[in-house]
Amino acid sequence: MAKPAVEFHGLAHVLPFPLPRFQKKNIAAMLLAVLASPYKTRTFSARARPTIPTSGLHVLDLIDRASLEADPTLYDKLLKKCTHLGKIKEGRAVHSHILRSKFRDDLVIHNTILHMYAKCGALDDARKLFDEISSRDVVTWTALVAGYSQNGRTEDALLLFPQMLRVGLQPNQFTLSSLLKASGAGPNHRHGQHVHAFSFKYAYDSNVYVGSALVDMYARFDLMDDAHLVFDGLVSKNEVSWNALIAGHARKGEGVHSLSLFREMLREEFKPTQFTYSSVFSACASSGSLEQGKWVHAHMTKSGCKLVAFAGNTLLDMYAKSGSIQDAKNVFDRLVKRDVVSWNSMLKGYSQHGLGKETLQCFEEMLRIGTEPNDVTFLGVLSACSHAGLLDEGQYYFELMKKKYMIEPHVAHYVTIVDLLGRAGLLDRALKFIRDLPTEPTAAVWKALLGASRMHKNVELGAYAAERVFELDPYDSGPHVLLSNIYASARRWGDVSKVRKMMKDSGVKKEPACSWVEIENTVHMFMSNDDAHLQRDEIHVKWVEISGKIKEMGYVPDTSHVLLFVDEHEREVKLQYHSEKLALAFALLNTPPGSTILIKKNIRVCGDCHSAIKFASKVVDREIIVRDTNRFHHFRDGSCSCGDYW
DNA sequence: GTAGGGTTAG
Repeated sequence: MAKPAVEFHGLAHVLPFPLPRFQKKNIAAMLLAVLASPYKTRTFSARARPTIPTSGLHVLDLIDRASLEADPTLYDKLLKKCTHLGKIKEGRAVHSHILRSKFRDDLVIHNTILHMYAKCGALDDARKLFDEISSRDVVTWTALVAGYSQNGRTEDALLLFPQMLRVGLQPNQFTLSSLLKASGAGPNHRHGQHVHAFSFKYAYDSNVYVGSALVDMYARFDLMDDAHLVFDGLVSKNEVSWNALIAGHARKGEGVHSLSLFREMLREEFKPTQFTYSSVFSACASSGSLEQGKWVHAHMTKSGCKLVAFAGNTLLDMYAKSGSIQDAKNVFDRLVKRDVVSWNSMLKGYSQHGLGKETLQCFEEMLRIGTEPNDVTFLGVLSACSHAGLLDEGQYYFELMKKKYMIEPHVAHYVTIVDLLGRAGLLDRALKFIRDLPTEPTAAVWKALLGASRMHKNVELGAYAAERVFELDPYDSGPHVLLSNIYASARRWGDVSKVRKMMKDSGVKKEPACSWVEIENTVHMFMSNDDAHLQRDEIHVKWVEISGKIKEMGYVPDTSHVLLFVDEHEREVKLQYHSEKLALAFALLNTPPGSTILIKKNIRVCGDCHSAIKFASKVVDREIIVRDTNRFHHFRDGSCSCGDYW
C-alpha cells in the first residue's frame, strides 16, 4: 500500500528542482540519509533524480530557509559526523545553530557538543562549554576528563577528579577508565592507585574497560605483579586486556615473556589485533629473538591480518634491528599504506646499516610522494650522512630541515652534526659548532666530540671534551673508558692510570662488555674473558685456530685497545677473549657452514675486534654482522660495510 | 551522550 504523501512546501522554493513528495515525518529521515553519506560533495538522490550536492551544513541551511526546526536526532548525527571527521569549524556552526534552537538548554546535546570539542582536540572550546553548562552531570565531567586524558593533558584530567567528587558526583566506569589512562601518563603510580581504590569501592574494577586500563596503568609504572594480579582477577577479559599486559612486558624488552603471553592468548582463543602484533614485534626486536618474530609474522599473515602501518612499522623495525635490512625493505614495500613513521623506520634502518646512499634515495622518494618529513626523519637522514661520511650532504639537509621545513633542531640533531663534522676530521669546526649553539650543550654533544677525538687520535681535544662530559654526567662510564682509550692509544700510561683512579674514586664502574648470538631460538650471551660457558674449551680452541689463520693473512693484534698497563703478551691474551670473538667462535661451532652470523654487542666494537672479524669473514667464508650500540657492521670477504669508518 | 591497548627518534 502506498504511503500517504504530502507536498512539503517549505523546501519547495529553496530547492533547484521539483520537490519529491515526502511524508512529513520522513523529513528527518531524508536529512539523515544526506548526512549518512560522506560529509561533503556527495550527491543526494531523491527518487533517483534529480540530485543535488549537499552537506550537513547545507541541511541546516535548508532547515533555516524553510523555517523548520531541527530535532535532537539530527543534531546528534551532525555532531557525531563532525567528531568523526575532526571537522571543528563545522562543529562550531552546528553548536551555534543549537544555541538558537529550543534545545539550547538540553544537557544531553550539550554533552555531545562537549565530546565533539574534546575529541577534536579543541580543549579550550570544551572547557569553555563545560564552564557554561550549569547542571553538569557525570557525562559532562567524563567527556572533559577523557578529552584531557586523550590529548596528553594529564594534570588537567587528574585535577578534575577531586573537583567532581566535591560537587557530589560519583564516577562511573567511563570516568574511571579515562582517569586511569591519565594516571598511567602521570609522574608516579599514586594517582593510579587512588583511582583503583575508587574503582574497587564502586565495584567497577571487574569492568573490562576499567580492568584493562588498570592493567595498563600498573604496567606503565613497571609494577608487573600488580598488573598480573588485576589481569588474573578480571572476570571477563578481551583482546585489550591481553594487549595491555603484553605491551607492558614488551616495553620492558621482555621478549620471552611477551611471546609466552601471546601464545597463551592464542590458546585461550582470543584474536590478536594490530596492537598485539605491534607489541610482540617490538618485544622480539629488543630481545633479539628474530626467529620467534618471524613465526609471529607468519601467524599474522596466515590469520589474514593486513599489513598496515600500525603493526607493519614495528615489524619493519624488528627486521632492521635484527640485521636483515632486506626483510625490512620487503615489509616496507608490501605495506598497504605508509605513514611518516614507516618512512622514518626505513630511513633509520638504512642509516644504521651504513647504507648512506640508500637512505638519501629513500628520503628523496619520500619527499617526491609528498610525505611531510618531521624531526625524526631528519635524525635518520643526518645520522646516515654522518655514518657514510657524506659531509656536504649532511650540512645541506641540516639547512633544508631548518629553512624549508621550519623544523627547529633539538639536541639530538646537534649531536649528529657534531658527529658528522667530527668523523670527517673537522674537529675544530665541530668545536666551533658546539660553541655557537643557541642552547647549552648537553653531555651527549660533548660525547660526540670525545668520540671523534678518539677516532682521530686528538688527545688534547679529547681530554677537553671528556672534562665537559664529566661535569655534566659524572657517572657515565663510557666517556671515562673513551678517554683512557685515547691515552692508551698515545701510550700515555700515567694518564690512563689517572682516569682509572678517578673512576675508582667516584665509584664509576665500567659497563661489562658482552655480546650475544641467537641460535635455534636461544640467545647465548658472552662476557669478555668469559669462561663460564659449557663449550668454553671448544670455543677457545676454535679462536686459536682462526687467530692463527688470520695472522698468516696479515692481522696484527692492536693492543692499544687494552686498557691495562701490562706487558704485550698479556695484552694480546686479554684481546683474544673480547666477548665478540668468543661469540663468533661459538657461532662458528654451532651454525651450518655458509650461513650468516649475527652478533650483538652492548658497547661499540673495538678496533682490534673489527680488524680481526674482517679477516675472519674471509677465512671462514661467512657473512658476519655485528650490531653495536648505534649501527651495524656487515663483514664479508675481508671488508666491512662501514668502510672502517664508524 | 561519556571509556581502555601499538610504532620510529632521544
